[in-house]
Formats: sequence, C-alpha cells, structure tokens
Amino acid sequence: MQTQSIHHIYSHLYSAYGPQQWWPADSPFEVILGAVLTQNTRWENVRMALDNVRAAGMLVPAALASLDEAELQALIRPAGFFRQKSATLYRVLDVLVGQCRGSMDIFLAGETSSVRARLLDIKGVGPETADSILLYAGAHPVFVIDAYTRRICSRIGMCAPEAGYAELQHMFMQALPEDVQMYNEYHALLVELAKRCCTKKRPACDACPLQDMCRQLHIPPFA
DNA sequence: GCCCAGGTGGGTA
DNA sequence: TACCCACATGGG
Repeated sequence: MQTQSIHHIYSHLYSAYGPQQWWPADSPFEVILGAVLTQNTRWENVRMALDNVRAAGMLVPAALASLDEAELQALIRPAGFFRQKSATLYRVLDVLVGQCRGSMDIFLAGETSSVRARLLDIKGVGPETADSILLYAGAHPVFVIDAYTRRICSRIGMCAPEAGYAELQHMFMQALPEDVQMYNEYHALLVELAKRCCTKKRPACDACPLQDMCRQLHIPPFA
C-alpha cells in the first residue's frame, strides 16, 4: 500500500511536471558547493553565493581552497551560516584537494556505502548533504530526503511529521528499483511539488497533481 | 518587525 | 536516546 503510493506519486508528478533535469549546477563541484550552502537555506540565497563564487573564478577546487577565510566567507555570505559553512567547505576541500588531487572522480569513486561513510566523517556533512553529493555529483544510487520530502509525506499520511531521515529513506528505497535516474527525478519532482503547492502555508490546493490519487486511496488531505 | 528556509553539531538530562 | 539551541542572510 505504501509501496504502491510511492509508485503512484512518482507517475503523477512526472506526468504533471515532466522531467526536471536536476541538480541546478553546471558541474559536480558546483553540486558539492550547493549541497553545503543550501543547508537550512532557500535556494535563492544559495544562488547568490554561487554567483559570487563563479564571478570570482573560484568554481574550481584548488582555487577555492586557496582563498583565506575572510575571502571565502565574503563570497558565500548571502547563503547564511557563513562561518559554519566556510569551515565545512575547507574540510571538504581538504579531502578533495589534499587527498584526491582535486579530482571529483577520485573523491566519489568506490562502493556507495564507503563513499557515504567517508563523506559523513567530514564535520558539517550530514546525511542529506552526503546523499545529495552522492546522487547528484557522483551518480550513486541513494534517495535524498529533505524537508520537502518529509512535509509532503507527512501531509498525505505516509509518515509521521517527525519521521527520521533513515526511516524515510528506507521507505522510498525499499519501494523503488535501484535506479539513479529515477531517484534523481523523484527528489526533484518532490521539490517542485513542494514549491508549487505543498507549501507550509497551504496544506492542499486544487492544482495539486496528487489530489485524485489521495481521494482514490482515501488518504488526507483530500480524502 | 516577524517568520521562515532543500541541516548539522554540540550540550544537557 | 531525547530534546533544545546556535548558526545568518534575504525575502514575504
């Protein structure tokens, strides 16, 4: 039943919105920066920070790593939490530049579980940041859970509002085939749904692509 | 002015 | 383990 819902949600969202072609970045390295910078932060703010980094010609691991703290913080300031995030970025860059010669391929090569563990060892990189990097920069098959995913699932009664990261991730990965492209699209479609009409302010709306499905399956908020 | 955003880590009971 | 809190900017 839950498995079925997870399949239905995907097909409805895909029909309604089409392929999303995520993540909004031009390179794997930019994915990493975005994944850290978007921690508890709107993407609009992240984009301003990334624009600063790009304009400074710093969208290259070795170049960014060579900046001093004040310079890096000035660039990423619009994304908020700039002291924490600059410290996290230096730790990521230590591994990427120091241990992997700046190569994203080396940085993300290996078994998914061991690459994930390596990422989680970096202070400031938690499960969502690690999984975003794994999926969108490294094409590893992990399903990304975020605040949008949690809000949507809890709205339609698929999980408790306080459901944990691992619990939600397991729910999706158990229901779906291990498919990088699908995990990629699915997460992007959930973000699109959340932004369009599953906002915090508006729990249910007429434009929701899931309303018929919710009614058929007798699940709130449309049941 | 007040609230909130695509999290994470540290402290306390 | 289970809460509680700091972290910071920019937009509604």
